[in-house]
Amino acid sequence: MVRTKIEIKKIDNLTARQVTFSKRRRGLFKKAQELSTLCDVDIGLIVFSATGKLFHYSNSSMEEVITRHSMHMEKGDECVEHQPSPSLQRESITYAGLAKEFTEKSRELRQLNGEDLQELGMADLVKLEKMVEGGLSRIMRKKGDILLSEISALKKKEAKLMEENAQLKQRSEIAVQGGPHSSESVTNGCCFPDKLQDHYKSSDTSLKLGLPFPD
Amino acid sequence: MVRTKIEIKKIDNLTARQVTFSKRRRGLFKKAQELSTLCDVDIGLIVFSATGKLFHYSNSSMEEVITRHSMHMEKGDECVEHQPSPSLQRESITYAGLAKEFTEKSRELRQLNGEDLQELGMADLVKLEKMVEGGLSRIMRKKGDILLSEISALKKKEAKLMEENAQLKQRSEIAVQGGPHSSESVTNGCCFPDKLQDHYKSSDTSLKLGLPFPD
DNA sequence: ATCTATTCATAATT
DNA sequence: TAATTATGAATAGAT
Repeated sequence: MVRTKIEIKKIDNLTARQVTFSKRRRGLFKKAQELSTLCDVDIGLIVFSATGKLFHYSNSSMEEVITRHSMHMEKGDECVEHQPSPSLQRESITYAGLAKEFTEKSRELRQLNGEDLQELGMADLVKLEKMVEGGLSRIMRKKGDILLSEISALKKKEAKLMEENAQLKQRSEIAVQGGPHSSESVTNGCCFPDKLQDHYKSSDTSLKLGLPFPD
Repeated sequence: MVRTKIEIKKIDNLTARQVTFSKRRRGLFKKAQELSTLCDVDIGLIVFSATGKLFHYSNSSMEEVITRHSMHMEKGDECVEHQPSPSLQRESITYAGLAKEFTEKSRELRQLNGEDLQELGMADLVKLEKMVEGGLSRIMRKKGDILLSEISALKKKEAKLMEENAQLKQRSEIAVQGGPHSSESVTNGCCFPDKLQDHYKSSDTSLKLGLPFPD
């Protein structure tokens, strides 16, 4: 036994190297998993053994992590913890310039509609894609809100009409029963002109939903 | 002091979490670096802090590691140390086939979600774009259809009520006329206010639907 | 793979 | 953020 401190350099003995790889690899993945859990951060860890075997870990989606990484790289952000490259020991900026990029992407979206994708990079295309989804979602939600308020209005109206209906019914009964001396009479028919109904009918057409993307 | 064993779950306290993140992150990167040196293997480690800050390490080229990883993924290679998704047993050829399918399906899903677009050509991206748009449109349309049918039902109900209302009103008038004098005077006024009409008029505007791409 | 002795990492505290 | 230190965890070397 007698564990000794080892020097951090390539282990010469193949077997010893493989054993150490196996042991330390497990430790590394465990640590990665613990970090992602404890601190609620996204981690992507990729390891290729000397024999080309792939080991990887990601608490979320490896693709997502890689995409985010690519985005940061394209932005020209400086990064930290990049030991092999000596000069990159600074902090990367956060998503501070998000609004700016967002505006920029609007332009790219127009390009997309104008079938002008050729000049865009992959990261830009990914972001563009998200924008489209987000935009459509917002439209969908907005439409839903509008229709729901319309429904709400119609329901209120319905309740009102039912109430009036009930009143009229009651009055009618009184009029019939009370006969002669009934001092009340129903209010003409000033309301409910055909116009109103017509309007209703026609309003239907306005419900046609503009679909963003026809089949 | 008295260091205690900690449970591996998200640290509630923000400050403590940040401190732990800082410490463990350093430890993780150190371990990664040691492993790559000791065992002469390629490692790519990407960490995004909760604030979106990027930390990464690669003994060689991160791009190369990512590319190799993507290649493995595309080949449908079995992977190990992939804790978040149920790990696929590399021993089983049957499982390998299933893994390939599973990987392919996952990739498809990710692509529909706008992720993992790195390997796609322009034509593929356009196709994908149309697919995503089409999917969202269909969802939107379905929602719209449901809401429209609800509106339609409400309108029918309303028309019915109005008709009934009108009939009642007529009957009431007949009853009044038919009975011994006592004509108008009429309290009324209560119902069918202009409000209703106003509402209808305004309701039209609420039906304006959002366009797919806002200005 | 399993077992210790030992080094190493790090939680709590300043 | 940076030290300190007591303790838990990882692991080198041996079996």
